[in-house]
Amino acid sequence: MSQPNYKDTLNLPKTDFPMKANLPQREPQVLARWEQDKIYERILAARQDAPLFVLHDGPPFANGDVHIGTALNKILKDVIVKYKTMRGFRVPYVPGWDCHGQPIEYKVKKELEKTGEKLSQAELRKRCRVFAERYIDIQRSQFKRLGVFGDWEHPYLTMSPQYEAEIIGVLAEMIGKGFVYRGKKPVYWCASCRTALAEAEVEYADHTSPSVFVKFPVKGKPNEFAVIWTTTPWTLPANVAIAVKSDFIYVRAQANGEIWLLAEGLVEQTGKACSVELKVVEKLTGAQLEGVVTHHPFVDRESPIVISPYVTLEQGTGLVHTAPGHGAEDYEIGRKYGLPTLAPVDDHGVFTKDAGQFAGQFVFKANKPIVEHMRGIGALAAQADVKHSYPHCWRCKHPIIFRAMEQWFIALDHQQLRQSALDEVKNVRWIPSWGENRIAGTIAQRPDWCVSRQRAWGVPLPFLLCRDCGAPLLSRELILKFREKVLKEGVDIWFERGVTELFGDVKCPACGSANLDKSPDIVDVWFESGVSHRSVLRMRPELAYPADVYLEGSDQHRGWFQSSLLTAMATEGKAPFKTVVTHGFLVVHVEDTGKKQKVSKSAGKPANSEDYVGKYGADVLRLWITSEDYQGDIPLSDEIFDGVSDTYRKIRNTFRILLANLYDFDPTRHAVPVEKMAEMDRWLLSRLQALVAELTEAYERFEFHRVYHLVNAFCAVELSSFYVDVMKDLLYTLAPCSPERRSAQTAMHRTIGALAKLIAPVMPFTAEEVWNFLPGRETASVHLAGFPSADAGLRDEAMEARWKKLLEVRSVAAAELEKARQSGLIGKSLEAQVEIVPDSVETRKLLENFGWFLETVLIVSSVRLSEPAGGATRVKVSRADGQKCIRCWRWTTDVGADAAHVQLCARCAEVVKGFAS
RNA sequence: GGGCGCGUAGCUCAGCUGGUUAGAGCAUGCGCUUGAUAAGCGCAGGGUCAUAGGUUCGAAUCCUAUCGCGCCCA
Repeated sequence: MSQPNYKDTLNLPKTDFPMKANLPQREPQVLARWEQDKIYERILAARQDAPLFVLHDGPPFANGDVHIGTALNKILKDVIVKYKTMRGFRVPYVPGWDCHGQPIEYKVKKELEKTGEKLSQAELRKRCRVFAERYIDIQRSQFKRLGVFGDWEHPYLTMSPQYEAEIIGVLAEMIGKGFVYRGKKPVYWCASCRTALAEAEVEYADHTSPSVFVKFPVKGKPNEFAVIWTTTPWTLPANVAIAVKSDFIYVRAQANGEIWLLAEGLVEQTGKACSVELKVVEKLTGAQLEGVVTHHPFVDRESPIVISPYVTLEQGTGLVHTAPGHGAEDYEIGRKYGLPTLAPVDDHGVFTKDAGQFAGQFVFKANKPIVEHMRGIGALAAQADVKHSYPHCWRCKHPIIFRAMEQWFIALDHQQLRQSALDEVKNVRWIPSWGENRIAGTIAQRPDWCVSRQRAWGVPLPFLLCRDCGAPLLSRELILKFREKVLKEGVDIWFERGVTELFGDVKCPACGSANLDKSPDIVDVWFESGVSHRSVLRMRPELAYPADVYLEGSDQHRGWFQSSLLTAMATEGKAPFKTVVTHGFLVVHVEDTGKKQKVSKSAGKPANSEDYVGKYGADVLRLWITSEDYQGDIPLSDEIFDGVSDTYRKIRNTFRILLANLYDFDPTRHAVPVEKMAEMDRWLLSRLQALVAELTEAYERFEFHRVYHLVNAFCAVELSSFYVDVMKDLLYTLAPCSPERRSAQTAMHRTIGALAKLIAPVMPFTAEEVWNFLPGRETASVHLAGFPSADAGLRDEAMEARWKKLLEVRSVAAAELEKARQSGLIGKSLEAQVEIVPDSVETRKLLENFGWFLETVLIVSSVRLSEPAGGATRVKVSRADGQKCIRCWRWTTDVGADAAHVQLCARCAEVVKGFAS
């Protein structure tokens, strides 16, 4: 008689759900199906009458591949969108792109550099548009690859006519309300290219400049001089003040019969430079100098001493020549003290008539005559040449100048705009909470908003300027008329058509002249993206104002959050967002130092999302993002990614074993009602409810890293190492239809079904994959399903407490079994029998109630319960009695009781007989 | 330099309003298993809670300073 193959009578797990995820290959297939099924549209259609939840997308810049940091932002948004959707909201997600702006213009110009092409502004703009379009396509596919759901075919673009029209509309409204005014502010200017330069277009290189020490006579103190130092003598005609730092120590020093004013720490240096012996006669603080008035050495003008935080003691005299028309810091100080912003220099870098005797000279050439003039009148204390790092034009390589130009501003304190924004900040929910403090601080301190830029790629400020008298024509009505045209034809018409064509017959309101020019400036891109609440929230019928959530990096407290809030307060009188969530920035670990460094500084590290998607898959990338507390710095390293991959595998395998045990389970036919379920199965469902409740709270609070840890812990602890490990014996060896097995399957089925939904916002691909293997799934896609809600009826905390106690005993047993294993007494725990000496009669009673299940839970062959013997609960391990059943591997004394199956225990013999019949 | 944050085991995170020997998962080491097997299970080691002061009977938890890192501004 041949040996019966008892293994065939076991219900071993069976599934096609692969252990190896192979996400980089598998995910695109899932994606293709979503696309084919129009999953996003179906989700929204199913929620047609549901309450609306709006997460408004802050537009990334369309000028490169999707950076890992951009992916982080998009994924966090998508987690929220998916979660809220599953919670029953209608959550349209309209992605957007920032299309205008200097970085694109810069890259396009760089390309033109190579080909040597010369383009008109209109042609350049077309190139920029093509460039932006190209990257929108690239980024769109990269975002989709991350599993982000949204209306990808109808994104909002800041360069679309509809969007551009609203930029102009908001501008018109703000002009109508009197927020816009004209003023002067310095910009980088290349006199040879005759163009303003952006920060990125400035290159620093060595340059030789005259270094001069200049004496400013102190008013009312004959023979006393404030001594300043500068390397740009040509800016002296625009000098209006001398800056000191309030807490520095300054001195009055004897110098060849004169009294010089300078910083104590620079006395020696200055004395040497000017070849004079300086003898300190008095010390005083910078604060004490404030208000001292000097006289300009060669212009009939006063130059008061003012306080500036920007003064340093690195070079010079500690008294800083201040010309608000020729320096950013100087400008700030000038504003604070109400000083005039002078810049008597024209587009060619030539002094205008306002520069008096130096008019007509090119500024760099004028250095010499200015110095000589000062020497002649005795104002020069010293002169030398210095070689130093100086800004140059990126294109023509000539040294550039800083020059104040007419700019357009939004008045922050007009109609209490600043104050109303500050008040409104309090009505917004900031996550993390310190965001409120931060944005309030920046709003309170910021200067008026300069909204004009001297660039090509953007939306024009549709203002007209009188060629004859210089007056601006700022008309809300005219601009609104222009807006209508833009809506139909796009904003390029501004550059392609003449004034009359655009506005008809218009005249200068000041002098009546008909010679009007279009303003050459474009609007700040922050203004563009800042009005998305109008162009997108207000204009898109599927959205609403205000949005429920804005979510961006914490740098946007000064950027988009603020530009959005300010424009909204000016036009709507209400914040465009109810909640603002911010995340920190990526940092990488530097191996040798163990320190952290921002990603952009880490040469060589992959920084595009594609690099990670290709290597790990989108779900691992998403899981990684979820694992981090994004409120602070977000660390990134191979070690971290490998760790997250391990966690992913652990979770995936847990899902797999659950699915594998459901291969013969049909919930409609086999599900066991809760009241008939075994206690361990009810325990699992009870724990599951706790998990659901905790996860719901974590999602609601946007604390996704808790989701990660909770799910991970549930899979590793509750499921893998306890529930599944314990239940394997019953699942595999009992009859397929036994009530115990069906009960366990019911619990596992519910659990895996819930888990797929619970992790769907985080791991949309894997959740969908699991869903496809789930018997009796209620929807075609997991993303069409509802988020589980904790069922209080399934929660039994008293029972959980009993099981907690049991688990404590189990861990004592595990330690003892380990000792037995180490000593060679047993191998697997089924080779052991165990005696439990409880710590109390209560414990004994509690354990006793578990009955035969005790040995199953401990995964041993038998358990004997003794009476308490004092002290903590102890467990004694010995070799199991009886014989090993070759089918279930338990050691029992009834092996062979059934003559037909001499190698089986009684329980298995019974099961096997059932198969035969 | 200024404003706003962050700093707990190798890694990612818990640790509530200050109160017994600071926890979890992962990783590591040592075993077991071979009926989740490029899997699963057990046990063990590992932290002067960035540093230094202070408040308190008592501090990872409150205060101050310093250092390191990030964002914004300059």
